[in-house]
Parts: sequence; structure tokens; C-alpha cells
Amino acid sequence: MLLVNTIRENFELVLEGLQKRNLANAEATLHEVLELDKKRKETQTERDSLQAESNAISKQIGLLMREGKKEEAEHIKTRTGEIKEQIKVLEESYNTYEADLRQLLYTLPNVPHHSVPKGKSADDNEIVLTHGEIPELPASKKPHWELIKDYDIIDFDLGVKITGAGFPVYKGRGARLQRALINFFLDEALKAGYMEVQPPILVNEDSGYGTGQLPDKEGQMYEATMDKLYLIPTAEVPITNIYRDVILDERAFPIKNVGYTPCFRREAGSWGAHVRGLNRLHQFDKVEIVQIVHPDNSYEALEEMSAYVQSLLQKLELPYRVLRLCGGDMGFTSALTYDMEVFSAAQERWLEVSSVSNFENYQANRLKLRYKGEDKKTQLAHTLNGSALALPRIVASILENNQTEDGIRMPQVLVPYLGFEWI
RNA sequence: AGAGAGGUGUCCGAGUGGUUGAAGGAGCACGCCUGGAAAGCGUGUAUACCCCUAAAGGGUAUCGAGGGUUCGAAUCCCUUCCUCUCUGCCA
Repeated sequence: MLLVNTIRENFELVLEGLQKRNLANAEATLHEVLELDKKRKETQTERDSLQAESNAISKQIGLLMREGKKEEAEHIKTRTGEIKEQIKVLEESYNTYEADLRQLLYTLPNVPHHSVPKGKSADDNEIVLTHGEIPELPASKKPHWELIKDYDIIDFDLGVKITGAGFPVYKGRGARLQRALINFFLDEALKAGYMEVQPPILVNEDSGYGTGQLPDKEGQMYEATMDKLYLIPTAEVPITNIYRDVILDERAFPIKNVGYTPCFRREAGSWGAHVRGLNRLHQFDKVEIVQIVHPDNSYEALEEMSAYVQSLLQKLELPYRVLRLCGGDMGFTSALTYDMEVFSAAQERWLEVSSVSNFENYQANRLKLRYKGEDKKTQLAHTLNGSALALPRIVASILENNQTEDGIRMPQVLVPYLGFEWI
């Protein structure tokens, strides 16, 4: 959530930023925010002074009662009646202003970093770099959805039987590959200084609001309606919410957490020609990294996270590219996002396997995640997160890129985790 | 799931309607004391919003959350969440 103060003090910058996201009516909305905030303040000032008067009278009554001057006390009481009426009216309009303001702020996405390119869709994303050789595959090359059948390692039909489409069953070496990747990712993160956490994979409403899945995106999440809980779409939700309503000591920075969780996404209406096999699932595994840092260091942290994710891809010997997302393609809450895409050589497509974002204080504002520095002032922290990594597309590209006439070669770095070199 | 107890500031802990943002203690910070430290003494030690601001200062709200009674609520009533103990069930 954007800060009203930021909007007031940097109106032009905020406006420019929102326009980069192609937000309709940005200027009018920002003016409305300031107007509502002004009314809110005026109402509060009025309400508070009446409340102060009322409190003073009550105090006086207390004193009179103690002195036994009952009649005088009764007399003063009559004055409080009308004050209370007025307070009630003001209170109501204050609440309305505040609710409207909040409602409006929820509709405003984060202001993009100045380096974010303009653009409307994924086509306008900027390719920052491309790394690695695209493998030459035998003429008999197959996409992963055929390979998994040939080698009987991932079974979509079984998943349909048990649950439904998009819930595959991993079997044998397929299951072991999953487990190896999870362990590899977690171990690497530990080496990079992250603390491992195992959060719940069901979250409550407050957590949904904290990281911005709610309101408006409940359609993306599976909901346990009886208990009003949501299955997480990403570990970002529970891990970042660990720090909801927290005031950190500045010395605790940087906070680096890593967690493995399954992720659940309804993906309503997003199925099409390009989502065969492992390209899009309702349930998938992901290792997520989260950092909470001092505002001065968040872009440094973003670069560090980007480099870290790239190091994983390099170790897995996968060709990849890094994109800087344009204003039109960036997530609602992000200020700057790098997407990492691996080349899956049989599909001949780039697949997004990680998205690393700096949210600056946008999430922190909703989360009330603050820190206290040497000057004893409490200020909003900056939050970042990234996938490191999402498994299914990594699996897809490993299978496709490493296929040979004799089987599928596993990346060397995974062999100690797998206990085998070939599928 | 049933019965009971309870949720107060960083922590422990008092407080059953009237200058209570909240006694007392611990911790922490700063200062004094000391050769240095401990002890001791002193001062300070929440958050949000608003007013006024150069600074200082002032106001409102917050004692799990929400609502109610009252001139006035940490204290009374209702709803709800959570924790603990016992019983039941169970990986």
C-alpha cells in the first residue's frame, strides 16, 4: 500500500510511475486520495477536541463526586449529552473517510523503480542478459510431457484420478529428482546465509492482506471456507507474514529466510496452448527466499538475490536469461522485478522459473513491518522475495535439455542428492 | 470436542468504575559514582493518528480483538480469537 505522505510529497513522481503501469485515471485517483486524507484529518481534529472536552468534563465530575457535590455533578452531566451526539456523528464520518481512503489505496499498485521500462505486455520486457549454450538435441527429441511417460516418472492421469488436472503424481526417479532439487536448493540457500523456515501452508485472511493477495485476488487461491483459511500460492505469504506487525532492531538486518513449501494456485482462466505438462500446475513445489532489509540497501539486496538465483541455474547447467519486467507486466506490489527464464530445448521456449522482486515499503506498509534505528525513529522496512527456485519448469528443462538416445543425464551437482546419474 | 482458568507495556507482575499510558520489579539506554567493573544513585524507556512546529509542546486512541452499558471502563455486560489445566480423540 502506498503511503499518503509519499503521494503528497512526490505527487509527480508517483503519477509518472503509475502511468508507467498504464493505470487508468491515475491522476484523478491520486487527487481523490489527498482529498479524502484531508477530510479525514479535519474530521479527526474536530472529533479529538470534542473528545478532549468530554474527557475533561468527566474528570471534573469525578472530582465533584469525590467532594460530595452531587448536584453540581448532575448539572454538568447535561452538557455532555450534546457533545456525545456530535462526537458520534464525527466518528461515523471519520470511519467512512478512512475506509474509503483505504479502499482507494488498495487499488493503487506500487510505484515502479526508475529503471523499469515502459511497456504494456511481456513483449516489452527488457532482456538484461542471456547465459549458457542452447543444447543441440537429437532428432528424436521430445517435449517433457512425452519423456515423463516414456520413463514413467511423472503421472498426470493418476493425479486426475486422485485429485484433478494439474496435480501430478511424481514416481520413482521423478519423485527422487523432486526431493533432490528441494534439498539442493535449501542447502545452497543455507550456504548463502539464509535461515531455513518451515511455515504453515494454510494462512488466514490477515496474512492474505499483509502480502497483497487480498483483496481482489481470492480467486487465485484455494480456500478452506469452513475455517476461512487459504492454501498459499507461494511461501512468500507465510514467510513474509512472520514479520507482520513487528518492529525490528536495525541491527537485525539483513533478515534472510528460505523456505520450501508446496504452492497452490487455482489458475482460473489461464489455461491455453502453452500450458501443457509441467508448464502450469495447480500444485507445485518451490523454494522461496525472502529478505527484509534497511531501505538504503534494498536494491543491493535485489542484485544479490538475482545473482544468487543465477548461480543456481548455472550449477544446474541450464541456459537462462534475465528479464527486467516492464511496467505493464510487473506484479501489483513490486517496484522492480527480474524474471529468470530457462530455455527448454524441446519445446524451444523460455520458461519463467524465478521472479525476484523488491517491494520497497509497499508490503511493509500493509504488514506494519518496521524497524528502529539509532535515531530511535520507527520506519518501514523494505521487503524482497524471489523463487530459488520453482521446481516444475526446472524439471521440464532438465528433462528436455539433457535427453539423449540412451536416457536423460542428470546435472552433476544433483548426483550426490540423487544417487543416480541417468534416468 | 466437553469442563475450568486466564489473556495488562521488552519481560515478570499489581490493579473490579473516577487525574491509570497504567503501581512495583527486571531488563535496556544515558548520566553520576569507580583506576576499571559490579553494586548503588538519578533520569529515561510503547505504538498509531491529529494539532502546532525550527525545536519544544499539546490532543485522541490503544490493557488479545470487536461491540455495548456509563458523564467516565484495564475494571461491568455481550460476541469472538488465543493460551493453559483436566477429560475425550488422535498422527
